[in-house]
Amino acid sequence: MKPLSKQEEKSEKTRTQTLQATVDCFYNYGYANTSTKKIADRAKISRGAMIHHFPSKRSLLSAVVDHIIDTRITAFRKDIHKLKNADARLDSGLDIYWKHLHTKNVIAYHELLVASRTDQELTVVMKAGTRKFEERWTDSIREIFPEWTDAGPLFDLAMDVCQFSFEGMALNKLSHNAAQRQERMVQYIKSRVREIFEAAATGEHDKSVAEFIISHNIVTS
Amino acid sequence: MKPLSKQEEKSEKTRTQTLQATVDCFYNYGYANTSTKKIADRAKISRGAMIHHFPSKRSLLSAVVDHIIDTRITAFRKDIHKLKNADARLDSGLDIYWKHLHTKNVIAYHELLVASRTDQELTVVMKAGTRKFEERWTDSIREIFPEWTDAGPLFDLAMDVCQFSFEGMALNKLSHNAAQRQERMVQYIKSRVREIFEAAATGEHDKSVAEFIISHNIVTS
DNA sequence: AATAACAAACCGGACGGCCTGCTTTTTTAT
DNA sequence: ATAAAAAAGCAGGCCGTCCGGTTTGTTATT
Repeated sequence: MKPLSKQEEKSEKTRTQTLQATVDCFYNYGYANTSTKKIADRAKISRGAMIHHFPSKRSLLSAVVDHIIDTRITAFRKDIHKLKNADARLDSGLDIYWKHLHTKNVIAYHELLVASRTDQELTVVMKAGTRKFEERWTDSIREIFPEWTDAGPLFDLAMDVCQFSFEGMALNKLSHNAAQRQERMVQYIKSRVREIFEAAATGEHDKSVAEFIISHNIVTS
Repeated sequence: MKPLSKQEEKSEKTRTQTLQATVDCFYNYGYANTSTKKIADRAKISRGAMIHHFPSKRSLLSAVVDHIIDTRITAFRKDIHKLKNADARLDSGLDIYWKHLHTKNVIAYHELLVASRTDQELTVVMKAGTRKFEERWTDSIREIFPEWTDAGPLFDLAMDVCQFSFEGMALNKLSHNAAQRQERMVQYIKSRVREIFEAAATGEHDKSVAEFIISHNIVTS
């Protein structure tokens, strides 16, 4: 498919080295403490070589966002595809997602996400990248859980429940070490997601999500 | 109580100005793009004055963490105390919490939290501050919802559910604009929290949280 | 007079961008 | 087929800017 020339081979290698070194730096030093020199040192290339491939820091950032998105979705797909037709797919799937939130890649992505809040150009790149990731992410999930394909808006709700909760938990781990509470929360989320899909399976997806929520309400006052 | 001398008055003013300017800078420029010069400019003081009060950047950061924690808890208490004996306290309380997550203060706090991941000294300061905040935060909530005082571990679970979900949502807003999905999620969380406290009220708090979760499970396979 | 509050010049170092020159590979002309 | 030319890949120094910190000097309060 690809008869790479010597030049292209070399070029591709340094490029990948640089991108991976950038991810490593974000993970190890954080966004604020990552300089182009540190990246070049870690990639074991000269700054000249780096500038040759990425003329500005901006262009490197854009490229690294794409790189992270790609490797993230690849890693997730790889892990989740093991679950095809497996028992307890839902619990295992949520465990996998939770585990992925602690990888270098996702943490580097998080650093970029926070930095993008006050960086217009980066915002654009991150939004596009995130959209791309989520599309492929939900596609992967639908592959493994074909029975959810027609869950309609309840599918979105279930995705939101696990995504928001887990990401919030990951964030809180930075200032908190309450392992048993986290474990309990994971169990709780698993139950809730199961509940939602159970409702969808029994035909409640014909109702709107709002009706689903209300129908599960217990009015207190 | 305080017969402040002119010196002390002036000193206190510059100090507060500096801290507020720091929060503003974190909010407007982000942690990575905030320098001591920018802070001094925004506070409309000289760098010399700033150094007089905060000899190093570290000491300023420590002070600003305390400042943020204090103003955050004060603002939250003020808002939530309006709910005393009010109708729909739970829904309103969650709305208030959600709203607070979008204030300057909390966003600046978030910038510091992320920065602290790769900064040992800052980690120490942030962990201490967070512990302090959460203690006072839960105290406030128990004041407004005295009936939850004996909810035991279910109280913790309810706190985690709303905290993690909302913070995860706030994080995702950086790369996403799905207003209706967020709104739906807020409704969903309100229902779940209500459900948990309802369970606690009917005596289920005698069971362990694990049992509560399982008892609400719908086994699918 | 002593001290607190403040102002500003200054310093070494790190940053990102730019430029020059060298080596290797690929293309072009003959 | 081969030599010349072009281009790609790369190394490293230079420069202006900004950073955080130090020092020295001035004003206001006690």
